[in-house]
Amino acid sequence: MPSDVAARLRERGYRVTEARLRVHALLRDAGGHLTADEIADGLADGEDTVTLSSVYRVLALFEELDLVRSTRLGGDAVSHWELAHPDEHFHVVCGTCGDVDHHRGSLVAVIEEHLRDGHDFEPDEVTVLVRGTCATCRAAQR
Amino acid sequence: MPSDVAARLRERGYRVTEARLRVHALLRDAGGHLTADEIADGLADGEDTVTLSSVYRVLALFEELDLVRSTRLGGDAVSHWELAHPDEHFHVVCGTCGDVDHHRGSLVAVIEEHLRDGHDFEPDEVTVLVRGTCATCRAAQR
DNA sequence: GTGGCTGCAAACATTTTGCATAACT
DNA sequence: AGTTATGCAAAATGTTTGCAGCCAC
Repeated sequence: MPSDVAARLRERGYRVTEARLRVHALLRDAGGHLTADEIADGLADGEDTVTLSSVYRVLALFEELDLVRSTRLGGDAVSHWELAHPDEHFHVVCGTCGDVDHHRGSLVAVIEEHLRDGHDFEPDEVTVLVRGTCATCRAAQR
Repeated sequence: MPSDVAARLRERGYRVTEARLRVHALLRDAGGHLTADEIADGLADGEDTVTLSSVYRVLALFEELDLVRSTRLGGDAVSHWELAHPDEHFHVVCGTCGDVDHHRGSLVAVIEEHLRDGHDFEPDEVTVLVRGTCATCRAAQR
C-alpha cells in the first residue's frame, strides 16, 4: 500500500515531481524527525540532488496538504519533520542520546476538553514535548 | 518584596550590573513573554540602552540561574522569555489576537509520572503548548 | 587595579525569496 | 505550449561571538 502522495498532489492541482516524491519517500523510510538539511543530504544520490531551498518548498507544501508535520525538538533553532500520522502523539526526547520516541495517549484529548469546557477556548493544535533521559542512558550513567 | 536578582547573582559569583537589573525589571513589569528584540526596545530609554547582544547574554545567564524561561510560542522562529515561576504551567496561545494565557494544572505531573513509572524515562522538562482561538475572538467571528 | 561585562560589528545558522531554466501536464 | 517547480545565489531573520574599552568588585 503505497502512501498516495501523487494522488493527493494531483487532487489539489499540484504537479507530481521527482523532488516531491523523493522527499516523501525519504521521510517515510527514515521513520521521521529529519531536518531539512538531513533530507537534502539524504537525497544527494550521485548525480541527482534536491536543493535545500527546494526541500523547504516541498516541506511547506506538504505541511499545507497535511502530509507532514514540523516540530521543534530541543530548544534548538532547527525544525524537524515527520510524516503526519492521524493519531495524536507527543514527543519524548532523550537529551543524552538524542533518541526520539512517540507516545500516544488520551492526554491531548483531556487538555482539549478541559480548555473547551472550562475556558471557552477552542484548541487547534496541542503540542507536548518532554525532554529527559531514557532508560538506556540512565543505566549507562550508573 | 523585591525579587532578589542581585543576591542571586552575587551568590553565584556574577556581577550585579545595570543591564541585568533592567532586563529583569522589564520582564517582571511586562508580566512575561517578551522577545529579545522587545526587551532591547523596551530598555531604550533616551540615552541608556542595552544592546541586543547583551540582552541575549543576560537572558542566557538568567536561564542558567533559573531566573527566566524561554519558550517558542507559535511555530515562530523567535524565542519568548518570561520570569521562571516555580509552579508548573503551560501556555495557551490565541492565534487570532496573539494573547497568551498561563494555565496551571496537574497535567505535567501526570505526564511525568506516566513516563517514569511506565517507561523508565526520567523527565527533565515538560512543555505543553496549545494554540487555538480564545473566547473573545470566537465571539467576534460570529 | 583587575577581570568580568558591555557595545559594536561582524559571523553564523536557518529559512525565505527572485529570477532564469527545466520539467510536468 | 503553457505554466509550475527547481536550482542557484542572494537576502532576510534570529542568535552568537571576537575584541576593545568600561565598570563592578
